[in-house]
Amino acid sequence: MSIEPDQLYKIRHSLAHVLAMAVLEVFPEAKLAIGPPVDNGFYYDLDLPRALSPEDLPDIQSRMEKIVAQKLDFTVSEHSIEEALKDFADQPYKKELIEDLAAKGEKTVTYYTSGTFFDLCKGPHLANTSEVPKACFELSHAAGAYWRGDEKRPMLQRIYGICFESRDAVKTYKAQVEEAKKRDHRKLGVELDLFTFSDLVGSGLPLWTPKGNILRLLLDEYVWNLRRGYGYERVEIPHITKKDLYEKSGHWEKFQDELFHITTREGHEFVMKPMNCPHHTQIFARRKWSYREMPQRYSNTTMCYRDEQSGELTGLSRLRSFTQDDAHVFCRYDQAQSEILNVLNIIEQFYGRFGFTLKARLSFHDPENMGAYLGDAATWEKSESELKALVEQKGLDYFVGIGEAAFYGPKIDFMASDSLGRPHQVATVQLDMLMPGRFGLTYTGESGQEEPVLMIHVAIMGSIERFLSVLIEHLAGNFPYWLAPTQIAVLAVSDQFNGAAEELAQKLRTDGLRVVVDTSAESVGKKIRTASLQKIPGKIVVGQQEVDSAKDAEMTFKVNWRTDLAEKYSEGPYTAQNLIQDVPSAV
RNA sequence: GCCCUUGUAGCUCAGUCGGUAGAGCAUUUCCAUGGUAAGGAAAAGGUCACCGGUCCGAUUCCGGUCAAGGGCUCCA
Repeated sequence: MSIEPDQLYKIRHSLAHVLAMAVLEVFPEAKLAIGPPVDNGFYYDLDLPRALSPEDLPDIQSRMEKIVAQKLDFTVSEHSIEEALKDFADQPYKKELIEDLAAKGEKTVTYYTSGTFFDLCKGPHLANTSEVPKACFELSHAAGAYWRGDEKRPMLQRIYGICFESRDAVKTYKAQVEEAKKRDHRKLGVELDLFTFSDLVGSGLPLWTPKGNILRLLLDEYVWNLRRGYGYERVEIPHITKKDLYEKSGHWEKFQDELFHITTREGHEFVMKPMNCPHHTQIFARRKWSYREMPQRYSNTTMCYRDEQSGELTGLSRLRSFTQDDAHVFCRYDQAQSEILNVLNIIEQFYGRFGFTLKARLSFHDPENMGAYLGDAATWEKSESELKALVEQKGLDYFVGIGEAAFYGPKIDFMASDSLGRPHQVATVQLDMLMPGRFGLTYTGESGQEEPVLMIHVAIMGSIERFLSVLIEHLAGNFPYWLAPTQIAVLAVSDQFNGAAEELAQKLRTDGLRVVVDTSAESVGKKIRTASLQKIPGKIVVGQQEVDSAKDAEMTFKVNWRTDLAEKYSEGPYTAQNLIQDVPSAV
C-alpha cells in the first residue's frame, strides 16, 4: 500500500499539470504561471479572466478526474530557447521563466507533454496518469498569490489540491485537519472564555478576560521565578518614547512605517514602543559600572505595539499589541557563556514542564553576504562557535540556519514541537554586539579603562500571547492543575447542600486554590457536564454523604479529576487540608 | 497591504426569489431536590456588522467602510 516519496512527488507534480489542463478547458484564455508539488499536495498559479469562487472547484476537479481516467502518457522533450519562446508566445509568465533560464546560461529547456497539453517543466513526472491512485486528491481551496512572490507583481489565482498516496491517507489527513480545528486557540479562547476582541477597540488588540489573565499572570510568574534564581532584576519602562531613541538605535530607519506614531499637542513626535531593548539601554546608561558589578540583568514583561498590515493579523499569533517576557543582560564579553548557559537552563525547564520537544536553531551569519551584518568576520565566527559549543554542552537537538542571524549578532532560536507535531518558533537568545556601542555603553575594567559591553536579548515565551496560542493548541485547552484558571469545581447535589458546598469552596479558596461553586438549580449530571466542558481539572460533588462525613470530623470528599490528570492524582478521599497539601498547585 | 470567502440573539446556525426574522445551547423565573457528561416549563433576548445608493418598501440587490477566515507579501 505504501508509496515511495519519489512516486508521491511525481503524482502531485503530475496532478498539478492535470489541474492546469482542466482549468484550460474552462478558461482557454488562462495564462499559466507555475504548478509545483507541496507537502500536502500541489497547486497551480494562473491568471484567469475572472476570480474563482469555491463553487468552481468541483467542476474543475471532475474534469481532472476525467483527464486522469484517459490514461495519458507524460513525455519529456528538449527544445531550444528560441523554439520555447515561440511555443509560449502567448504565455507571458512562461516566457519570463524561459528568458530567466536563458539569462542563467541554459541553451535548452524541457517540456512535459500529456495529451494535447504541454508545459515548460523540468519534471519528473509519472509515465502515465493511470499511476494516480484512486481518489487520492481533492481540490481544497483557491487563493490569491503574487507572481513570483513579489507584491509589486500581478496577483494570480492559486488553486490548491491536497494529495496523498491513497483514499485512506486523504481521509487521515482531513481528520488531522479536523482535530487541529477542534483545538484551534481562537475557538477554545471563546469556549473557555480566555480572551476576546472588540470591533470598537480594533483588530489585533486582544482583551483578556479574568480567566485568561490568570494564565498570563501565572506563566509570567513562572518565568520570573526561574529568572530570579539567576540574578535577574525586574525593571519597568513607559510604553512610548521620543523617536530620538530609535534614531539612535537604528530602528527608525528600518521600521518607522511599522510604528504607531503619536504627535503631541506641542508637535513633538513620539512612538509606541515596538520593542524594549533601547529603553533598557537607558536604564543601564544611568551611571558608570565597575567590572565587578557586571552583569546587569533586566527582566521586564511588558506590552509592545507594532502597526502590522491588517492582512497579517491572526488570532493571538500575530497582533498589534503583544506582551514580551523580555530580558536584557548587559555583560562583559567573557561572561557571555555562563549567561547564555543560564538562559538555556531556563528554557529547558520551562518548555519541558509542558511536554514540548525543543529544537535549537543556531541562527548564524552568511559569510557570503557580510554586507548585511555589522562587525568583522572574526568576531562573528568566535561568538558563533561559542554558541555552538554551549548548545552541544547542553546536549540540545540543534541545526544551523545560515543567514538567519540578526544584523547585530547571532542567535539561538528555539522551535517547540506541539502534541500534533507542528513546529512553532518560541524562545530566543540573541547576542548583540552593536546596540551597546550605538548607545555608548561601557563598564570600567580592572585597569581603569572603559570596556565595551555585550548585550544579550532573551525572551523565554517570546510573546505571552503567541506562546498561549501554541500552549492552548498543544494541550487542547487542558491546562495543568497549577495553571488552570479554575482548578476545582464544587458541585452541590441539590440546593439543601449549597451551604456546605460554599463552605468547602471557601476553605479551599482561603488556601489559594481557584475554585468555583455550582449552586444552580440543575441536576448533578448537568453540573458535571458543564465543569467538564470547561476542562476544569478537579470536580468535587457535595451531598448528604459528604455532609455526614463531617459529623465528628472534617468533611471528606472525593475528587473526580480530569481524564489526563486522573493517573497523576488520587481521587481521595480528601479533606480540604489534605487536598491543599497533597496536590501541588503552586507555580 | 493584495486576492478570494464570510458577517442574522452571548455561542452554533436556519431563513427572507425585496414586505422589519426563527431554532438549539447559554441567560432569567418557576416546578422538581436530583450522586458523576444535558430533568421539566415559561419568559426575556436581534437597528439581520456599519454607512450610503436603488426602490412605495432593503436584513435581502448594488457600492463603500469595519471585522473575521483561507492564502500571498511582511515580521526588529
